[in-house]
Amino acid sequence: MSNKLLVVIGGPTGVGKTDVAIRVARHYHTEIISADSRQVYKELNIGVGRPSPDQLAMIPHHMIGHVSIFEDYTVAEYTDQVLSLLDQLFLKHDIVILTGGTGLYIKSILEGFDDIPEVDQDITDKWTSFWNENGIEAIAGELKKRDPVYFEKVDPANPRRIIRALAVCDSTGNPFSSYLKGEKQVRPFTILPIVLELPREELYARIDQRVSSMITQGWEQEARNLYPHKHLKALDTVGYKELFSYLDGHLNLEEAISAIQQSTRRYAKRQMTWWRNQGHWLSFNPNDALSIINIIDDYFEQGARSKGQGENF
RNA sequence: GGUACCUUAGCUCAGAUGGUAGAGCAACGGACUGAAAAUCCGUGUGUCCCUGGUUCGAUUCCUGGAGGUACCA
Repeated sequence: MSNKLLVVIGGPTGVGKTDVAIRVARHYHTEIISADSRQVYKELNIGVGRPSPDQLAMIPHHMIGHVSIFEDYTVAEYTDQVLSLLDQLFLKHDIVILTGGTGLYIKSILEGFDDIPEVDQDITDKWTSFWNENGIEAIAGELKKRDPVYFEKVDPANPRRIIRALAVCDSTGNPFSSYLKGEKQVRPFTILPIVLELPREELYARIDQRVSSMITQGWEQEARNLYPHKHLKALDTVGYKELFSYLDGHLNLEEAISAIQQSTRRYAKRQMTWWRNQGHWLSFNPNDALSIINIIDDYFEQGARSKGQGENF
């Protein structure tokens, strides 16, 4: 029986996850794992809201800047890396913090995904070109032939989903749907899922302010350095896209900043939609880190004995 | 000051020779099992500037205001 606890701190961009995570981590002398699909890249810094050097020096952080934008990084790799990292960290700590805004990455740690064989990039590329040349109906038609079950479920207008399914079908010879068992993995630790929330108006004001301050910190220069690689998947990212458009001369700086603020607000809205429909997450105001600490203390004082491993709050 | 044109959704605008109105963007809601800061789907939110008049009925036509734009002084 394990009483190890993974405290997950999620929430939309700009809500204040970093500060709360650090506050909690300091209190328990533990470490932080980032769950952010863009902070993983070493070339991305200001625009992805990476914690400051001071913050990184204060608390050990993981899964930040450990891959390059020139590699293709996937949620599968992330999951494997974090799960083995957790094994290590739980040898030293009773509590570890996972924080970030990428819902899919967090879900992969909490529940896992079905085991699907790896697909060669060439096969994905092949179907991507097929889509570019023949359109969405053509790939949807192919999917209907190869995997009618998944075809019924999938959004018929979403090329990303369809291409992935086709690539798996093609690569394995089996329908994509045959791999989708939907079984949740049981983890050898307890999970405390927390989502930070703010009134929308307040969150949006913070986002606008944060974008301006990123510009002040030199984000434009960072984007300039990355500009030659603007077609990489990792740079298909809120903010960088708008700055590239500015560097292309399609926008002036002021317009680019407004566009970034708008895209960031929309991104935050998608994140809020995601969390709203996850269920069972405890909601806190980011100014209320103390209440989070109280809940964790309660867990260690009395909850641990009454909860089995893998159970959630 | 004069003349012409304009005023309709948060913004830019369309429209009905009179039956209370619709596009794009924004906004809002949602989906999503290896690109998830990606990708995709859905929803019109309205004193049609104000005021009288004509009319069964006015956002539409007419009077008079107000505001805006352009040109002339």
